[in-house]
Amino acid sequence: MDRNPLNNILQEKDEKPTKVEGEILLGPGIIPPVPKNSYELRILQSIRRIIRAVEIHSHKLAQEHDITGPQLSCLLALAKGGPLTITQLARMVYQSPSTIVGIVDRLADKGLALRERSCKDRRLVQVCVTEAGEALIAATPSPLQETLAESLKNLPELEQVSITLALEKVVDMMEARKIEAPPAL
Amino acid sequence: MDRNPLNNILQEKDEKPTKVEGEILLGPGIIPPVPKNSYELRILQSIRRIIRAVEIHSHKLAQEHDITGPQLSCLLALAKGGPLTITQLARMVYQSPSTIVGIVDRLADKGLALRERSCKDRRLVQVCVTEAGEALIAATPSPLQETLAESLKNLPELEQVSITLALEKVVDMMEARKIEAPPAL
DNA sequence: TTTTAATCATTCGTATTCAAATTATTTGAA
DNA sequence: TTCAAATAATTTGAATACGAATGATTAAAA
Repeated sequence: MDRNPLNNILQEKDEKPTKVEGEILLGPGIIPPVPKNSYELRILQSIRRIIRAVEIHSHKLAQEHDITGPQLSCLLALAKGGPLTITQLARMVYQSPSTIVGIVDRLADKGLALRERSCKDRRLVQVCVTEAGEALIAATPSPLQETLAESLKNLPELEQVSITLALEKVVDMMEARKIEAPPAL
Repeated sequence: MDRNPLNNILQEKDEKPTKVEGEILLGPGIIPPVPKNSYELRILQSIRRIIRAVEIHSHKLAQEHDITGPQLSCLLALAKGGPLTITQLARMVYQSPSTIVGIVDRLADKGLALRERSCKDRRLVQVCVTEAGEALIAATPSPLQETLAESLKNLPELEQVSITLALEKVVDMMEARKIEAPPAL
């Protein structure tokens, strides 16, 4: 009804009117009450749907290429950044070291990566890609959905910039430290 | 000292120059010499960081309020949408039914939700919130980071709109149907 | 030198998440 | 009516993901 004219900024042809403010089509006959003035909820829902899309794509990768999204991301980081320690790799792909241990385990099991204790500092473990790993990289699509990659390329650059900056703005806001919230003295 | 795990990621600039792999480790506000189509990479990274932020927030919720993000999302959907079946709930929160089963299990274990077999159709399970569940909702913050919610409110509406639409555009592109995939007739 | 602190990888426990297979129930067609 | 197909919830199995705790190793302080 009272459509915000701003909604037309980025929208091209929308065949299904599912993005009208105040109602979001969730499934057959399910229309949750969404406060009109709240972009918060729409953003939260979009984030959830993005996460789900990433996970589904990872499962598909696993079926078709015998490697999951996180494993592929790590492999690519290793291929690009040379041998890396567990902690370095964790920072590269924005995950915790304890997560990386499991991923490197599976990568090593498949012969795609290699663990090596550092001689200089025996606490460190250097991980690198094997030839089989390089081969797999060459034969496997990006960890990003192809549909997204392609759709993105077909957008005018102005819109690519807009999306990129918007996402990075969200990241900034989410990662912003809360300096206050002092534990009650 | 500093207990925020995200800080480990953010403050790694002064450790060392992180030689070759400078492209991947973008700090906030740092715009690298941009190669041809690097929007893709930046978007992928932003998505990964958003996912991580959501998960870290969920763990924090678990520690402070004895409920995780997904559990809270389901509880809110139930409180808002009345009794729901597993499948309906799954659609509301954009997750698969098999995931919801586990979440409802834990919600029921804690006495926050209630399962009930439908009389009309005994395949269906109606899930609803208990009084304890309502009480917890009243005492618990949003599943969305407060930092994001607050930062968002302080942005000019034009930018809120821009972010909302950009995210929904990404969702559209990621969920875009593969038109083919003809089910063999 | 000896002790203490810091760092690194790892293990542990819990939760989430998906697809695929399974079970119970309902619906539709022969 | 009977049986096959469809639908709903669940179970299963594998992978991810986090923080906290552990053990090994190095660095710093005493």
